[in-house]
Amino acid sequence: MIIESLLISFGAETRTYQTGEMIFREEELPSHYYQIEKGKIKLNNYTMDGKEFIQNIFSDGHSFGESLLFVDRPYPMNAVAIEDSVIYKMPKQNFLDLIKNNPEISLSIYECLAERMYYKYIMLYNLSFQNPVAKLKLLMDYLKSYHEDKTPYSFQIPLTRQQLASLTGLCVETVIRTIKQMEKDQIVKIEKRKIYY
DNA sequence: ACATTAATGTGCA
DNA sequence: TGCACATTAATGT
Repeated sequence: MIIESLLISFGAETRTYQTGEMIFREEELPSHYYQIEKGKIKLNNYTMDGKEFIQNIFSDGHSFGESLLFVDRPYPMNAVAIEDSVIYKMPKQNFLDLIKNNPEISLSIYECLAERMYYKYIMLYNLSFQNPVAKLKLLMDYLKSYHEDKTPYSFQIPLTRQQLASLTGLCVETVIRTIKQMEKDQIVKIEKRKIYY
């Protein structure tokens, strides 16, 4: 979200992470601003019985965990690379200086945070009440909202069924069965195991 | 090409 | 649902 040259002039450095590598973990104190140059990361938690819950998944150009830089609290989740990724890392203080001196950047951070909250509101409501079809549909609607082409089946869901399950709190089998049902109902199309919506 | 692992599918309690 | 197990795709050697 912040342009590269600005990041660098404010002391950001790039670092590569391999698939599966942790960028930060629960309980740690936030010390940096992170922005993805290339790759994909997820924010997750594990329930006491070991089940994963994915808060969100981010890819190229997105920042993550920046809201925690404004509060003096430890991270409530882990950040894990799910692809080999290159990530800009800028010390917290530099980040704060940067937004203090740049109203433009500051505004874009607000927008970004607002966007995240929007997603959270939708998902929270969604997760607590809806049936599996509604949950998956809402999640896919959200994902597709970033896709220019709005025609049916034009958007390939960039997530595995496993990940869909972890994002919605459903179990994999349910996701698999539900997606199949949705295909019958013409809501999605499946080709070579890929989901088109 | 073959072995291994992750992801997907299916049947059944 | 959740578990066990079959099938298929992806990845490593």
